[in-house]
Formats: sequence, C-alpha cells, structure tokens
Amino acid sequence: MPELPEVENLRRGLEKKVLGQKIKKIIIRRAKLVSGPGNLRVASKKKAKEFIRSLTGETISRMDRRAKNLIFRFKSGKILLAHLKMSGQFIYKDDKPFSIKTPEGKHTHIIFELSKGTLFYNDIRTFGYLLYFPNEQALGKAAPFKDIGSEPLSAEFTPEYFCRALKNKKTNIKALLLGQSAVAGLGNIYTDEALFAARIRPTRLALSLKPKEVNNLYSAIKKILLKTIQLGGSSVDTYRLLDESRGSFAKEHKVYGRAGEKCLRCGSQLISKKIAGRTTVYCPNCQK
DNA sequence: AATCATCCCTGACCGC
DNA sequence: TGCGGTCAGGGATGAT
Repeated sequence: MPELPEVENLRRGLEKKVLGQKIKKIIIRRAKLVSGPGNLRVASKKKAKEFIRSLTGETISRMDRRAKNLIFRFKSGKILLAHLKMSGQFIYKDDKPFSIKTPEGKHTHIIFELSKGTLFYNDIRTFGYLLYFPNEQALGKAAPFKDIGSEPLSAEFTPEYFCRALKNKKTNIKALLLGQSAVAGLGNIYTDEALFAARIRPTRLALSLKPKEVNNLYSAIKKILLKTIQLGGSSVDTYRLLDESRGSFAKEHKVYGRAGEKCLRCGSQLISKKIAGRTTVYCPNCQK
C-alpha cells in the first residue's frame, strides 16, 4: 500500500509529467470516488458534476505531498487532493485517450485528458478518493488535513519534536505511529520496519520509551524513509509508479510480510499479532 | 481530549 | 469447477 515513499515518488513523477498542463476534459466513471469540501462520505453525482465543472480548464502549477496525500495545485489557486489509500494508482500516458490502445481498465475510475497526455486514476478496492477545494483555506479545514504531524523528512521533525509527540501518550507505539498525528506518512510497512530497526516492541506504550529508544526510533524512521524513496518505494500489492513500474524496496523488508520466518538479526521466529487493527510482525526476542 | 470500534471494497486464498 | 467464508488495510466518522 502506498505510504510516504511511494506517494513521494509519484509526486516526483507527476511533477515531471503534468506540470504546466491544462485539464481539457474529465471523465468520471465512478462518482463515489470524488467529492469536495465537507463530509467525505457524502459523495454524489451532483458532487461529481461540480468536480468536473470546477477543475476543467485549470492549469497544473505545482505538485505537493502532505503525509500520504497528493496535492495538485492550479494556477487559479484551486486544489485537487488525492489519497490512494490501499490500491489507488495514477498512471500517465504521453498520448491522447483516442490513440491509446487500451485506455481504460476494469478499475479505471477517473480519466483526465490533459493538453499533452492522459492521466488515469485506477483503484481496485476503491478506498481512495479525489477531492477538489476552491482555495487553501478550504483545504486546511478538510478532514485529511487536520491533525497531521510533522513531515519526518522536514527540518521541523527534530528529536525534540518527536520526544514531545510521544510524551504522556498512553497508546501503544504502533498505533501512535500509524495515527499520522505524531508523524506524517507512515503506514503499516514502515512502522514495522522502523520499530524493528530500533529494537522496540510494537506493543510498548509510547510513554514507556526511554530517551535512547526514542532517539533510535527517530533515526530509524528517517533512515528507512530516505532509503526507500531512493529505491522507488515498495511494490507490495498494487502499488505502481506513474509509468506502471514497481519500486524495489520490497526486497529489503526485514519484518513486513515475514511472519514465521527467521529474524535476520537474531534468528528467532518472527511473530504476527494484530495491533491497532493491523497485522504487525516483530521479533519477540530482540524487540524489547 | 483521548481512545476505540466500525465501515468502506475487491481480489486472493482456502476448504469442501 | 464453483461456492461461501475469511482476510488484507487507511483513516473518517461516530461512540464512549
């Protein structure tokens, strides 16, 4: 599933391909996936029409990322926010829809015809969504933007910040890292990988971590995210880069997807346990 | 305010 | 072969 490194790679790909292009036409095949300001669960055909009206003719002027959200900014100040959730994909083709042999798959839900090419939004499980906002202020009030913590690769994310974010938190460290409010952009894969690297058991309460452990976890998060971005992300499941290629970090996973196998550090058998509603894999011997 | 449970959805997999 | 059941998971939302 796309997490920070995957979304960041996609952002970079989009920056190269769609910046400066104008949206000529939008085709929405599944209205449920688009919405605008207000309650995300209230999507409708009316909202889909509004989405089309609002963004057709707009020129893409900037590509940003915040946590796992992709943000298209337009010259006019309007904004399109996309969250891929479990299985969303953006695929770009340097052709017009009519010249692409198989322009639509079974899971292609939204198509943007741009001035020079075509951008497809595919999503098997349809958890993802695309939201439009008239301006920055409206975006700031939106649910996906409220209560998001610091970007772990920004200057704002310091050891002191991280320490404060964990202080007095009675929830377990795994749930806290998944929650986005302490650190932005971590999901199930990198949370497990970071906790393994820092030798911390995922069930530990955040407030129980010693200063040394907090520091180790802080460093592990940064190191793993940086490395993964360089490798193009992890292609587990349906994640693809903009040109449909896969990232290569999946080969590097030390614990994710390795339940029952041997710990690469101490040789003990890795165990799997549901924590915070997610399958969590860790080493019962060397993660204390 | 903080924490927790539920729900959305499809494909893969398993046992019969 | 087909069918039903189970699982996977991010995070908005509503309940406690």
